[in-house]
Amino acid sequence: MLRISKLTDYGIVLLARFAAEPPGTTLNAREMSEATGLPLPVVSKMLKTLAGAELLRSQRGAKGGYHLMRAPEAVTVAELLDALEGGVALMDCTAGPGHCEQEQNCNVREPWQRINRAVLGALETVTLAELVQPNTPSNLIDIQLRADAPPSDAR
Amino acid sequence: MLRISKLTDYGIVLLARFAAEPPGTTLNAREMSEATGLPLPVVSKMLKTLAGAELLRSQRGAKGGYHLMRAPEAVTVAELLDALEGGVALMDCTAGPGHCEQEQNCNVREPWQRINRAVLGALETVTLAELVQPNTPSNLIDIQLRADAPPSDAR
DNA sequence: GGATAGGGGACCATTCTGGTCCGGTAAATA
DNA sequence: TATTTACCGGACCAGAATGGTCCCCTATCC
Repeated sequence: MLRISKLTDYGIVLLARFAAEPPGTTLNAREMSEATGLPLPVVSKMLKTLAGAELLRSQRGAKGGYHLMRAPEAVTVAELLDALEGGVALMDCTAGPGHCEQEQNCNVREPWQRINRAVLGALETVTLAELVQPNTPSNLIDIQLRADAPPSDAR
Repeated sequence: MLRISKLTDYGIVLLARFAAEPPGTTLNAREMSEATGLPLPVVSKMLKTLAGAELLRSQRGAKGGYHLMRAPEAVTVAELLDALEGGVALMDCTAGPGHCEQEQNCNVREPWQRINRAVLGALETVTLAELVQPNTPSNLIDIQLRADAPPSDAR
């Protein structure tokens, strides 16, 4: 199905939740659980992951919680998937050399790399901030990408 | 990792193999297995799947085998993934209504649909024929897509 | 010091994935 | 018509991934 995992989905929903708050707002796991309707253990786990990925900053102890480390405008969906899914690679071989034992006699590799870059490019054009905004005209601008001008990091 | 499954990969490799032959060439499972180095049962299974998806036509009996139903230029990668993975949907909710129980109170849905369309668009710009061609200059043309001009079928 | 809240794991049930196998049927050939 | 070739349909299975829970530890606030 070419789908991202549920956990990743949850992580993004959580981040979007933070992005919808005033900058710097601190929220704890319980509040996030209530806000999203997701089970507390799951929320807790994902917040930990997001903090580990340096997308959220954690604050321990009473009155602790999490808050966004960067402005929502500065976080791309590609980064989110990178942090939550460990990179964006349609096939093993696009994840880098040595991932596929057929690397030599495969003639489909290069086009797939292009496709992968294309998809990655698409994901890099959308920011966390845009995920949060309601449907505005400015939201309907083109998502464009060029396969021959690949993004910075071809994972 | 946002990756496609190994089986899908195999399926595409097999199709690419057919596309590399003169139009109408019939090959059977054993030959495909030898050509690709994949185990015969796996090859057989995937060929069956591809035939079921109307990408290959099967011919039973002695001297039987499979051949491409359409010209490689007329088959997009999006179609391949559709046939092999049952559609391209990054998240459950992008697969259509009723797939997510949070459909109501979710504010991230619409942007995701756009992203999904963008990715789908990228996959639709590449054909099976292009997967087969070696690295030619014409192969490096832009892969462009517009999120506001979604493909025919938003799965 | 007590309460709150994150940190780091282990842990587990279920599903998915990759791969195998087998009996049945269709077609070609002799 | 008998035989051989090759697809058809589906069962089946081991192992990995996924989604989710739980627990003990440490940090911080009051």
